Amino acid sequence: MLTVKQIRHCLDTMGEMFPDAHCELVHSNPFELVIAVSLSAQCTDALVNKVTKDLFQKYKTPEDYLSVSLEELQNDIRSIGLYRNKAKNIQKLCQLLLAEYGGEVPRDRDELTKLPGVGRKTANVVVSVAFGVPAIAVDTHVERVSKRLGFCRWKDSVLEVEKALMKKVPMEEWSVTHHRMIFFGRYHCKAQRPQCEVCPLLEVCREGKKRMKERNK
DNA sequence: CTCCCGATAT
DNA sequence: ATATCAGGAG
Repeated sequence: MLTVKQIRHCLDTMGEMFPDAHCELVHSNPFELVIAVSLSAQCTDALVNKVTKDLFQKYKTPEDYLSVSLEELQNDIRSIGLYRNKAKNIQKLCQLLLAEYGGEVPRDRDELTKLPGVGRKTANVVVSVAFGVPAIAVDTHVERVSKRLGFCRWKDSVLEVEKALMKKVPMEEWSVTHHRMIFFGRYHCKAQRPQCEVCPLLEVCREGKKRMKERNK
């Protein structure tokens, strides 16, 4: 496990590597963000953006998503994968928004979690990106980077990873940290071919040193 | 824990 | 051919 000071060094370095880290899901309001993030489960942002480009032209409001058949909505998002669950969730989510929330996206993390297809990670992204509430959404990248570098334990659940990060990072930096870790994980500390050879954090990274040692024999 | 699932990188 | 992708629900 890294010390708070070592983690500080890691986060600062990530900031230098990716000074413009931001949400890469294209959206123009909280409603579109909820849809985009729920579509992004087990799918790349690039692919989600390709689909939402047409989707957000066709569907502007919750009523719009409910005006078509389930099959039609499935067809509009088919290339995303997991499209049956996602289409069903979107229509149920729109029903709930109209019935319980006046057609508006709730600003509260726990209220968001009540929406179908919206778990803790998605809710954290929405409150953080759309409403400026401090939060650390632990997705596949944040989890992988946290475990490789030693921000948390290898066996930690995603909730435990989130708690560890919230404990060790000042609250004012939660949102920016979350995006820096995503960029670091997506473009540098990648799942399949991590760039340990040119990584400025190799000296503090247990997994990186282990991988380099393994490679040199 | 399993299932959902197409696109892309390796 | 296989692993991975801004996970969530049952």
